[in-house]
Amino acid sequence: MLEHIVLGILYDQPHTGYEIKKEIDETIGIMYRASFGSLYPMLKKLCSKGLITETDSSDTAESGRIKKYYQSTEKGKTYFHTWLTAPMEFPDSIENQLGKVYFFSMLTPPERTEQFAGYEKSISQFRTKLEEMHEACMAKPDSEHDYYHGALVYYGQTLIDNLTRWCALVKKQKELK
Amino acid sequence: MLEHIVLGILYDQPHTGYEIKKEIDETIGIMYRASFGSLYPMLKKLCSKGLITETDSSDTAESGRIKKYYQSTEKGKTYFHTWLTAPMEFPDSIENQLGKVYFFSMLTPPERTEQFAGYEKSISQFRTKLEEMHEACMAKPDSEHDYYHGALVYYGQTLIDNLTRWCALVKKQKELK
DNA sequence: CTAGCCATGTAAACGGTTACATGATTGG
DNA sequence: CCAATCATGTAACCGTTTACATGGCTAG
Repeated sequence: MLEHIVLGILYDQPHTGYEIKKEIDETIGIMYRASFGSLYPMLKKLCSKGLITETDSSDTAESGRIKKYYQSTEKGKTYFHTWLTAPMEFPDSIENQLGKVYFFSMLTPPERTEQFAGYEKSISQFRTKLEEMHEACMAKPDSEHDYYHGALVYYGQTLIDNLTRWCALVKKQKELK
Repeated sequence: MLEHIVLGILYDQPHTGYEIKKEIDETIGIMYRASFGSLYPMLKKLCSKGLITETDSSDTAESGRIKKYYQSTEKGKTYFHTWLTAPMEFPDSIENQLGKVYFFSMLTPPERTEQFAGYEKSISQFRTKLEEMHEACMAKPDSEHDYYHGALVYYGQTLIDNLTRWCALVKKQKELK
């Protein structure tokens, strides 16, 4: 996840590690929490993979302060776009699924339409699965323990229904309030 | 998480590792997916911590087949109960939060009431936080990118509202359909 | 007899957190 | 001058996944 978020943030503007962290905290932070302990090693890793490049601020003589700017390479952009257009599917976590939506402005309208269509299909398939589970639960509705098991499955259903409604709104770029 | 699930399953009945895996897959599987690669080492770990004990089936001369039954010790039960009554709070993931609810039949009615009360308080606090975020988003509603950022925050709000409704139902042990 | 389930495990890797360590810059 | 924020990093650890490895039991 972090890998893709970083590439997304660096897509058209260079950032320092510190700036990336701040950006994440203030935006997708609801879905994904980053820590310096994972971020800095990730930047090194992406460099060694050739997906981003590092520019030391001392090179550009900006100031005496050591500051490292990272920017995406063409390879990194391609890699990111491949991820962004790849299907969003269950049972991947909602956080991972919606983390992708955060970058949907980087898709062309047709790509976006296709992503939503695939996602909605995947959601409805999962809903069917949950209905089967719910029936299986109802088949033995005796103990208190079974009640709470049923409650979890029921939660899953309400979550899916909520996600479906949300999807329909966002897809049409309607005002959200 | 796995630690607590295992202790919950072993609370009043001995199980083999394989049986525990099956039990998880068929019940809390919606919230937490277990793999043998994490389960078997966890059983060893809980043994060495004195929270569970191992009984080899060959000891009881059941058959030639090697089968290891695990059961919770008193220490393990106390440990589990401590976890179960500990506050459920954000920003812990929904999966972790609701995974606890699966074991709510093991709480006394007053304990359960208190858990729900604390949880509902925690939910409403988080809702307030999201409202602040939503306002901050609305303050700069220009670009497409901001739209999708707002969509994530909005999803958070609908998730919280859905969770609130679910909580109210489950708390009263109403029929869920 | 063989496919599928029962049953136990290990090793390497992954993705991440937490705590630690250092030090420059800026604003009140 | 001091606190907060900017800025970069490392080391130890954690929980987990994936793939591998082995083999017994059972029903068709």
